[in-house]
Formats: sequence, structure tokens, C-alpha cells
Amino acid sequence: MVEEKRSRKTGGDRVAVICTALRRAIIERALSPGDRLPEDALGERFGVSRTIARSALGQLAAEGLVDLRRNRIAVVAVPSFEDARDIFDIRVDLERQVVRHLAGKLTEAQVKQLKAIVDAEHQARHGAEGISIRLATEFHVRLAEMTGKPVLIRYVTEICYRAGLSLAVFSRPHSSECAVNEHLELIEAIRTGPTDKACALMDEHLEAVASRALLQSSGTRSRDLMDILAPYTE
Amino acid sequence: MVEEKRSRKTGGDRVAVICTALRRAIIERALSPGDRLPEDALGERFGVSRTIARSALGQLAAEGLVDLRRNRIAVVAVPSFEDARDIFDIRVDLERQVVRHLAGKLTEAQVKQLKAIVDAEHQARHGAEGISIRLATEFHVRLAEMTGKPVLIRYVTEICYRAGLSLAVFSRPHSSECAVNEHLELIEAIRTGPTDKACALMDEHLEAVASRALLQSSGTRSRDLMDILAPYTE
DNA sequence: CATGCAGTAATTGTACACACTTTTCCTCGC
DNA sequence: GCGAGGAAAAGTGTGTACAATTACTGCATG
Repeated sequence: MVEEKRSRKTGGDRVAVICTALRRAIIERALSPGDRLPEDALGERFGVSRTIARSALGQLAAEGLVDLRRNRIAVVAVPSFEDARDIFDIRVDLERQVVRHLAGKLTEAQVKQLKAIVDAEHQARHGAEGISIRLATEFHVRLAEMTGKPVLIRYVTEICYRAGLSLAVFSRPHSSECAVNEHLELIEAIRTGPTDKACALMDEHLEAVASRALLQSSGTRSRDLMDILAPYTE
Repeated sequence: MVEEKRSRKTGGDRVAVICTALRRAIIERALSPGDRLPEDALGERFGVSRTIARSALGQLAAEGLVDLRRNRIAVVAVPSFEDARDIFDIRVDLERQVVRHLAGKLTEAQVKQLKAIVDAEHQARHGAEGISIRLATEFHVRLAEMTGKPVLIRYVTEICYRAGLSLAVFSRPHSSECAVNEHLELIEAIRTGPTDKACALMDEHLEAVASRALLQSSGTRSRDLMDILAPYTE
């Protein structure tokens, strides 16, 4: 343990650091739904006291990424199939608003930024699956950020992460490669196309993602039980 | 100080108790945007340590009802005009989903429950303004709860409270009496009418509430400054 | 061999202590 | 009178201690 005693007095929000790390671990599937998150272990891992770890868990619970049961170890949330469906329904509405605000108003710099993400997606499409999912999520989050609307950004970001978590439960074979092209088309539609056209394309895209992943498994209960148990049997 | 030493060992979530109390105080306008919420004072008021009070503030901050600045006293959030507009935009989408799920499917018991709230609204329409607003909010929250969809319930509830807070900033003359009738019409439309009709009515209702309150004040900056200062000058 | 049932270890819930920051307010020099 | 400076007060950030609860392990028992 020669580890990080860096930044003893930084004060720069350490809760946020843990939250960011965990969000990323979850979206990249380094952490699976149901995985345990003991406060002690988290604190030690990040070089902070349980107080901070606990606070981070509380925040992630508020975002729906963590389940917090009284007197019990926190676990990565395990969305039910119904939850997943509702999350995607809300997501469609929220992202339609994003597109509506952005249609025809993207700057060149913004387009370049988005294309850079799509490029990264393209390169990552044969690497670790987790990276692909994170990049796909990042694309949607960045799009939301371009609206400059804090409220919208917050909800879209949250719902995107929850959607990513839902996919971890309900889609075994990750079939997001096609999404790379869809993202490219989306950029074009938002940049040039009329608002309605762009919105429709976003709707299509999200519905496609949802049905590719969600509709195939209607077994609901038995399936997520398997998922919870999976990490313990390896 | 003969106060509450009741429930020394209840353990029943004390953070939640504080959150509920504060949410209600905010929605009823007992607390105004910008009001200070020191951890010590909160803890003492509810007979808990600062730890608990702090945790409650963290949760409310995650819900957008409290502003939490580093090393500074927490304050009741002061939504900007743009925030308010965005909140209502999102609210329209979310509540349309509620209506879509509920249209034609309300049970008699549910209708009775909703009408009870509207009755209360009617009785309270000449009493304290805060009560009216709370009841109006409760109507929408209860409606969402009837969908039985946890995710949708969570977001609708949160956005309703934030909308109520926004109204506290941007609508001086509270003109919600007409809303009582609109709520009655909504019940009927959801109970009997076709889905599209009910959705349209909800859209209208929310747009009406928003424009009655929001559109009149475009002064934005100067206005909320006045609001923040108000409680200190009395 | 399955099944209870201790007793122990692991873990959370909460209060509290102390360092550090911000705010307040009082005093002093001009 | 009035602004600058500098304690003192108020308040937050975070670690730690201890009680209470839950999880686990192994042993005795049918």
C-alpha cells in the first residue's frame, strides 16, 4: 500500500470522483447488476473514509444505478423488465426534445466533436464490448450537453446510464455495431434536416436499440435471477 | 426543550422523514427559494445529528430542490427562468405518458380517490395559497402513482415538485383556482375518453398552468433576485 | 446428510470531534 | 464617517468510534 496520498487537501469533490468512476464501471459492465458495493471496500479503494463512499452510494442510488436497502450492502441496481421498458419510453421523449432544440443549429465544432465519438465507436467495435457501450452512451450524453440546458442534460444523462444498465440485464448478445451507422445518420439529420425529420430518426434509432435488446427476453423474472447469480459462480 | 425523545431506536428512515418534511415545506411555500438550510439547525429541529441532516440535503439536491455549494450553507433551489421552462417541457412529456397508460383503465376506487383530492382543492381555494399548490401537486403525483410504474412515478413526482418550486419564483399572483375545474375534466377524460383525447387535455392543462405563470415574467434576472431578498427584509 | 442454532465476523447507522472555510462584526486608522 | 484588517463565530468537510444489525461459519443434532 504505497498508494495515493496525493491531494490530501484538494477538497475537489471526492464524492463526485467516486460517482464518476462507478458510473463508468457500471456502463462498461466492469460491474454487473447485483454486484455488491460495501462502503468499506469502496472507501479503501479510493483512499477515503466510509463517509465519502457512503455519500457516493447515496447519490448513485438517487440516480437509480444503485440499490440501497437498509442495513444491507448496497448493490448495483437490477432493473426489472418493466423498469427497462419505462426507462426507454422516457428516454425517447427526452431525446426527442434534445433533437428538437438542436435541429439545424449544430456548429461545425460540435459536428466534429460528435463525429470524433462515432469514429471512436467504429474503432472500438471489435474491442471490449464495454467500451462500445460507453461510447454509444457518451454520444447521446454529449448531444444533450449541446443544448446547454442543465435540467435536460441532467435527466438525459441519468436516463442514458440507466438504459445502459438495463441493457446489461436484458441483452446478452450485444448488437450495437449497427448503431454506429445510425449515429452518423443522426448527426447529418440534426445538422441539415428539418426538425421533424431529425426527431423521427432519433425515435427510430432509440426504438431500434430498445427492441433489438429488450423485446427478445420476456422471461423477466427467471432471467434477472440468473444474472444476479452469474458473478458468484465463476 | 422538553422535546422529542420519542422513537430513540426506531431506525425507520430518518433521512426520509426530513426529506418529506422539507419537500412539503417547499411546495407549500413555507420555505422560499433561496432560504438557508444550515445542517445544524435542521438536525436540531428534527432531533438528529448533522450527519442525517446532511444526507437529507444531499438527496434533495439530487432532486433539484436544494442548491448545495461547497463550504456554503445549502439553500432552497432558485430555478432560472430557462430551468422552469425546461422543467415544464419535460413535465408535459412525462404526464402524457401517465395519461396514456391510464386512459380508460381507472378503477372506481381510483376515480373516487382523485375526486377526493379535487374536493380538497375546492375547499382550500380560499385558504392558504400553499395548501392549494400542494393539493394540485398531489393530484398529479397520485395520478402517476396509479400507473404502478416505479420509474415513471419517480420522475413525475420529482418534476412536479420542481415545477411547484419554479412557480414560487415566477408566479406572484397565484391563479390556480381555474385548475380545480381542469382537474375534474381531466378525471373524466381519462376515465371515459379515448387515449388521444385525454392526452391532449393533459397537454392543454399543463401548458395553461405554465403560461399562466411563466410567460408573464420575462425579466428573469432582476425578478428572482427580489425573491431571494424578500424573506430577509421582513 | 440435511438442518438448526449458536457465536463470531462483516457491515451499516449514527453521533461526534476536529480541521478548514466562510461569514460576521468589531476595531482602528484615516 | 468610513473603509481595511483581523479576530471570533458560524458552518461545512471528513475521519473515527461505537452501537445495532445482518451475514457467515462451524458444530451439534436428528
